[in-house]
Amino acid sequence: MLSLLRARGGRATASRRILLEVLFDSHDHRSVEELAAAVQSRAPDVHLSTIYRNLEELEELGVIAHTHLGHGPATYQLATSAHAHLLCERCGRRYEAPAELFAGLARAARQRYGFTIDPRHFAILGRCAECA
Amino acid sequence: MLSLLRARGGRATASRRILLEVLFDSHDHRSVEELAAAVQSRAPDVHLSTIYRNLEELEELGVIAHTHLGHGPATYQLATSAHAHLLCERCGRRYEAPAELFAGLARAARQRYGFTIDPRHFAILGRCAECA
DNA sequence: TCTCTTATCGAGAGTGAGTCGCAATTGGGT
DNA sequence: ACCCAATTGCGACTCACTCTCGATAAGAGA
Repeated sequence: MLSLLRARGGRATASRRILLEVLFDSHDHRSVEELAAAVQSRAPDVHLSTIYRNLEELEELGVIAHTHLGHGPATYQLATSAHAHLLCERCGRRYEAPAELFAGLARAARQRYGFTIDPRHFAILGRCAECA
Repeated sequence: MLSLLRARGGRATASRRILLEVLFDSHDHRSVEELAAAVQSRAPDVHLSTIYRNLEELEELGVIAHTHLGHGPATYQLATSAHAHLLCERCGRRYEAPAELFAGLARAARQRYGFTIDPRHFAILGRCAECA
């Protein structure tokens, strides 16, 4: 993965290695603030703006992806573990929604508008059973 | 609608009347910036923070609703004309999606998680035919 | 290993979209 | 007309980024 970076003229710097390691260790989404804390516990001088830039770079590379869960800040994860979400707008409860839930919508959107949905980028808001 | 406000202990102030008139005149979503410009063309002293507070108040009343179209700022419209959107994340093209497109997802989410979706609050991102 | 080009970095200022605290104003029930 | 809580204007503030800039350091080539 680091050589993928190099192949594009990029460089495998310490802050990128650590960021990638942190992302591999996180088996859930992490906000930038959380990622920064984890990276900085190992290399205190890594600046927040570097984390943002590296996340952007790695995302362009297709290695990671970000998701918006409601109104909060973006969350990042490995591209391989990206998935859709249902998020309760009252209590914040979150469900990970498998792609097949969106099969009907995906088909209808394609037929009617030629539109290909990516349900993983923004969560679907609504109410959970308790809050409904 | 103003008496609905009063019934709740609220007041029908000039800025609220004008804001509502602007919203009734807009037959599309409007960003806060646009709404502010329209309101201020009629009453220049209305402050942005007042617009924000009034939008919040009217939304609590159920009269208006806001929607997030991708990464941009929120957009507001009358609650009666709220609907779901498909938004191309490359070119920004927007489709208004009728509720029946979401019927399958709504049913599946309810059955599997007891979750009631509100597909109008956040747009569904993806790629339009041209950008796919 | 040394050099050199330039990608990347840390630091800090800047931006967009709201949100908050406060004193002055005003709607509207009485 | 009176009164007082709701509302307003204003500015300061927060949050989540984003940009600029001079310094640093990867890593390709010698």
